[in-house]
Amino acid sequence: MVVLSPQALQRMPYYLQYLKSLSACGTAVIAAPAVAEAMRLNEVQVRKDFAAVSPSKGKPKTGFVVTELIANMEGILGYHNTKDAVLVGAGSLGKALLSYRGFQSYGLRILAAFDVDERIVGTQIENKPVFSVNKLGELCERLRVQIGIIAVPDREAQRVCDALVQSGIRAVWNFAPVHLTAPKDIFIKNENMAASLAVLSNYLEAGAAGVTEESKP
Amino acid sequence: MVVLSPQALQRMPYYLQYLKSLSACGTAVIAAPAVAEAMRLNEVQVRKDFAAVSPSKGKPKTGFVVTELIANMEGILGYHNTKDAVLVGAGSLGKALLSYRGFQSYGLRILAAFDVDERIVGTQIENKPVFSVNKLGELCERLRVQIGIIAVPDREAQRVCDALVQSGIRAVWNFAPVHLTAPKDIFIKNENMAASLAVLSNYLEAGAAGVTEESKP
DNA sequence: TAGATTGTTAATCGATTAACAATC
DNA sequence: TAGATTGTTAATCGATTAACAATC
Repeated sequence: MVVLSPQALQRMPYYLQYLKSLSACGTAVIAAPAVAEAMRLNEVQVRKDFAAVSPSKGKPKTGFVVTELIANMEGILGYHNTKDAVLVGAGSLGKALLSYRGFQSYGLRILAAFDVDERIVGTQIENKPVFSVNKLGELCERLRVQIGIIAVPDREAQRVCDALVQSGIRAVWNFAPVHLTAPKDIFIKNENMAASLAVLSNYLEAGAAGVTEESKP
Repeated sequence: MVVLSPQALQRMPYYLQYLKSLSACGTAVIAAPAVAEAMRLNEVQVRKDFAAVSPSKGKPKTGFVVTELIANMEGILGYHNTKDAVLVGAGSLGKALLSYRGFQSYGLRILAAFDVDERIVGTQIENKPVFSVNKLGELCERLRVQIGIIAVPDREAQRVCDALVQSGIRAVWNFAPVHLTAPKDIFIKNENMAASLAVLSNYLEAGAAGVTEESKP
């Protein structure tokens, strides 16, 4: 069992999806090269990733036990023990996140939302209560919430982050396209749709402008 | 003007956010080291990123013109000319994406959604029509849509991807945690919340288990 | 001019990929 | 045994960071 790089960690959900589909088809054992082939990844990379999550080693000539791989990966990703989170900012994006049901299978449960808008404070979105941001600290501390999700406008993001840190949160999932400053022991994961779109748009732009390797002077 | 690495491209929205806030405060010129300091990035990295997007060079001792930087970055990211997209899968996640208003400022417009569920086909979500997936090809070809957003369950993702490719789409934004196979000239950008959560969860799990640098044997 | 900041070339770092001996 | 697959050590690759001369 080795420490996994962030890149390796982010490959885990893809492996999981594929391994589960294999398992559903009744495949009990799988070799790394077969997975690499199917997922179009490098063979050595898959081997290393599998080795990194497997306390019991793979068997030469046969491979890895699918159910063990799944269990090990889910364990590392913490899918088994549910982690509570609060969401700050119940606007367009916040609502979207509240209404997304997929999170629960990843072990994430959003307990409540917080907002400044008096018109929605006191209401429910997808059965999740919306509280005033004033209540943020109290609730987080009382329920020992570990994860804070930031879905507020850019300019509020840092302030909300500070409040979350103050409330004892240990990790922040930040959907605002803003760099956040926080103490070193607070883990910040930026989720930036704009950044993703940037790569995508750039590809289309470059293509449209005819910028290719050949067209360079 | 240099080719930007994907990493550099993904930093652009963060720069943009910061530069716009500067511009709003009336700052006309800014030096790379100052930006690096504020955003906690490496000074050289900022300098290189700025140089890469600036046809006119920065001036030693003063820096870069803020408005030019903004315009150049927005140009590279294609924020100025709106790109049309279709969304396939109007379930929990799909609805969330349809209702997110932030996309338009990034030059992305979702024209319509497609789904197999007869109960929602013909309805509207956030003023966007929901069509039957059978109509996918026709509409994409007619309107020359370039971007397809996949928000269907895992097992449907590849089939939908194939249909999109067939319909002349050039880039796919894939929200299913599945590896997609497509021709080389089709650009695929995976957006995986599970992958992001993986990094976040792993941090919390590791912390909970007391796995630190010090606790290693 | 003096000094801060730029652009660029070289060094470092981490992740990916290749090579190969060990193993079932 | 023969051969496929594993685990591991070495080479490659790309991005980040450091060093430094050029410039306003």
